[in-house]
This record gives sequence, C-alpha cells and structure tokens, in this order.
Amino acid sequence: MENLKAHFDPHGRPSPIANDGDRETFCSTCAFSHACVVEGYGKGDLEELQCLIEHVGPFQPGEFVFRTGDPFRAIYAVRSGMVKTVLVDADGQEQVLGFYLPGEVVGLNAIYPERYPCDAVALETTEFCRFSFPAMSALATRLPSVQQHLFKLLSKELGTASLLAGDHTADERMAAFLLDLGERYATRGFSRSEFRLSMSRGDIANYLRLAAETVSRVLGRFRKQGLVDIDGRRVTLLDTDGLYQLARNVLNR
Amino acid sequence: MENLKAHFDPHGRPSPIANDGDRETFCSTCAFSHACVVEGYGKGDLEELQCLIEHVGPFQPGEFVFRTGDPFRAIYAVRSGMVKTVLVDADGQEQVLGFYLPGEVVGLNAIYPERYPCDAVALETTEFCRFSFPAMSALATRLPSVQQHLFKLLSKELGTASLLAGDHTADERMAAFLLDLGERYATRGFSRSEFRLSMSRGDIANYLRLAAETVSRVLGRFRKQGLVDIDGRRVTLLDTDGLYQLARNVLNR
DNA sequence: CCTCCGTGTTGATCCGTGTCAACAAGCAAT
DNA sequence: ATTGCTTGTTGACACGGATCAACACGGAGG
Repeated sequence: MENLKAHFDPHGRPSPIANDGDRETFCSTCAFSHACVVEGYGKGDLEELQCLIEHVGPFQPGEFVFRTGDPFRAIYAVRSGMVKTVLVDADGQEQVLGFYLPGEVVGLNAIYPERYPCDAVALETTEFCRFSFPAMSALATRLPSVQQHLFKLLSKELGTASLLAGDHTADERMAAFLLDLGERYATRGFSRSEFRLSMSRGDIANYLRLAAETVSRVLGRFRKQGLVDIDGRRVTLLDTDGLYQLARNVLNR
Repeated sequence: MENLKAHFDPHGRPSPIANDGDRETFCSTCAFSHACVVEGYGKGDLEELQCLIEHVGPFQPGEFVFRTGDPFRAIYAVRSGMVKTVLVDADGQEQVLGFYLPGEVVGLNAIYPERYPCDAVALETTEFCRFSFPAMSALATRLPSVQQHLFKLLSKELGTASLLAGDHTADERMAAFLLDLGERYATRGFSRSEFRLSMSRGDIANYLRLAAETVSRVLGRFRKQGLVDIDGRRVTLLDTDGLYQLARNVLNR
C-alpha cells in the first residue's frame, strides 16, 4: 500500500518520524486513536484525519515541543510520554499550567493569541500526533464530529483550569492532584491507583501553587496517615475514599 | 417589514423581549453587534446569526440566568448590564469564576459537560443575546468565520482562566483586576480609567481568592498611594503605570 | 423619628504556608 | 572512591492574609 504522506501531507513538511502504516493501521499504534474512537470518530473520519496528522518526536526529557511566542500552527496530542506546559512571566518566574498524558491535547490555548502563550516541555521521552490547525478547522467545517470534539476539548480544559483557581489548602490540592492523575490514567487504560510521577516535586509544587517543601511535607504526612504509599516517584493510592474526602471541594462535580 | 421571529425562531420559544427590528437593524442596538463586526462577521453572516438568536431579559440584580446542572442549550452574550458566574462546591462555598461585560459571552464552559457547571447571576439589570448552541455549531460548519469566532472565544477564556491561577499577592491581583476591567471597558467603547464596580467587595474578594477585608484594605492603600480614586463603587484609575508595574506578573503578555 | 439590615471599613490576633538553611540520597563524570 | 550536581526531605522561623470583632454608613420600612 502506498505511503499516505507522499500524497496527502498538505504542507509538504518533512516526513513524520513515526508513520506506522497505511490507512487502516495508521492510528492503531497511537495512544490517541482510542480517544478518537471514544470521541465518536468513525473509520471514515479517521481516514480524513490522517491527512493532516504528522507523528513527531520522540522528544527527550527537557526538550521543548514549542516555545512561548512561536506562531500557532498545530495542536499536539500526546502519543506516549508526558509533557508540561509552562508560562514564564516578566520576571522569568515559571508557572506550570498543566501536565498532559497520552491521549491528551496540548496547545489549545494558542488559538486565540495565534501564538503559543507558554512553553511545552517533555518530561519523559515523548511522542506526539501533530494536527495542523488550519487543516483541522477546515476539516471541522465538513465533519461536525471533529468540530464537536474540538469544542469539547476546549471546554473541558476550561473546566480543569478553573479547578486549580480556587483557594484551597495544600492538603486539598495534593489530594485532588493525585486523584485527578489516577482518574486520567484510568481513562487511558492504566492503573487508577498506582503510577509514576513523571514530574519533579518542584513541578508539582509549582503547578499546585505551593512550595516544593510543602509538597514534600504533605506527601510525607499522607504516607504516615496511610492515604498513599510513596517510593520516590512511584505512587500508590491506598485510601481513595480518604483522599476524595479531602479533595471534594476542589474536584466538586 | 415582517417580524423575523415569526418565521425564523427555530425553537418556537416565546418571543424575545427585545426584538428591535428587521434583518438590517436587528443587531444595531446590540452591544454584541460591535463584537460581531469586529470579529469579522459580514452582513450576510449577521443575517444568518439572527435566525438563532433570541434577545432575553432584562434580568434584575440577583436573578439567575442559568443554574448549575441546567442542561446546556445556549450561550449568552451580554447586551447590557453585568453578570457573574459562580461555582458552588460540596460545602455550599461559593467561588466566583468571572464577571462578564457587554459584548462578552457566558456559558462556554458548559459545552463539554453538556450542563452548566456554574450559576450565572445578574449583577445589574441585564439583557442578553441567547445563541442556541446546537443551531450555532450547525451554522459554524457552514460559516468558517463563526467557527473561528467560537474557537477564539473558548481559547481566549482559557487564557484568562489561567491568569487568576497563579499565586500572586493581594496587591498584584487587585491591580491586575482593575487594569483588566478598564481594558475590557475600553474595548467596548467605555472609559478605560473611570467606571463603576457593579459587584460587591465580597464578590471581588471571592473572585480574587481574597477576604473581603483584604480587598477593602488594598483599595484603601491604593487610594492613599494615589494609584486610584475610589468613591463607593465608582473607581478612577489615576496611575495606570504604577498599577501596571504591580500587575505585570499577573497580566504577563 | 427610629430600627433593621446589607455593605463596607478598620483594628487585633492567629494560622498556614513560604522562606531559609542544613542535610541525605542518587547519579554522572573524573 | 571522590567530587559535584540535582532532587528530595526535614527543621526553625517569618510573614501575608484569613479570621474575628467592632463600628460606620445608607437605604427601606415602620
């Protein structure tokens, strides 16, 4: 079967690094394909989508996927690994906006300003599906399901953004963070209660608007209380009910 | 000329309260029409939009426009007045998510959950354009400019959501809040430096994640320092440079 | 006139978390 | 093994803002 890219890449960009096959199997190895299917893309839609996707990466830990101010051309779905998005303010102070797991999409906040308003940095070896945004929004005018999905992604991210906005104690934030991560891992088919924290304590602290020392202390306390087990960056949630009790005002739904 | 609604209201809802005319003048008295034009809607697009718009209101101060859990059917553009959106958590604690001026759009965060995740409460006598969302997203598949606008609105709100997420001092938050309000008033054609705070000190405090007492104190200090003049709810920004200096880490762009 | 009530201001005190500092553990380079 | 660097943990202390409380102001209603 012929190579898709040879005929369909609308931008004439260099060949993607991980083009794993023909129309039928292109997305089969992609962590996002599951999301595509879950989100209601049919086989036909998927074939259309392939025309505007490049598989890019792998990026090594610490590598930038895009940088603040880069012109916005594409959104990135994580295939494997993990990324953080970081806003850098006038004083050079960093502000972690979010962590993105396989199947999740980075770059949506760049649509309005037409430039990426933040850096995206790989936390592990990470691969992406890169969706050309002009092509995708053009496609969205033809395929309502694609448009719906984009609206949902944006609206969903709005919800999680306002999640961290509340003023909550360090314990509440941390409990919510752990449960949220577990939840997201679970929807991707991983264990809900046992996973690795790809990001440093400093990144967690920054994301939760706490000091790194506070993160350490809270995690230590959670361990003593039997809420979690922690070995370095490996976490096991032992008492999800207890954690949920702490987090309910943060996660409220 | 015939009454639009008689023929075009796709939902057969009760007549809008403020239907001010025919195809050519329907939007002329609407605060949002300016936004429509600015956002690149041509005359043709506007005519199409009219088919899915109802003018609703006025709502009196304290009245709910929609409530948490209501099924999502429409987004609301403020025509006149002001609204706040409020999230109520498990303990009944309120959390103000935002204030919306004429020309701004409420309800976008309801797309994903398909229910409004927050209450919308009028702060003054307030009127809206109500956009049926199913109709609007259908229209968006035909008119790329409408789709673009929706994407932009969503992405823009993502940006402002992460604005408040940072950990900032009370002074920084307040300065940023005042400048942001001035900026938004300015884009709607009002004075950038002199306006009325429609919301109570308590609402401001809640929005900024501060105590009402802190808001009082900071505003008092700003007044003493000559940064602003304050008389009850009337505010005049006197030293915008000074305010901007304080706010630059919050507003960073 | 008065009281009542919501809103806003101001003062005194307390608590959670940040900051500073010292130290331990893991890991790469020499 | 040694050095140096990064990451994480733990303790002592300080500070910003929350909390509690008292009070001022203005409008509504008797």
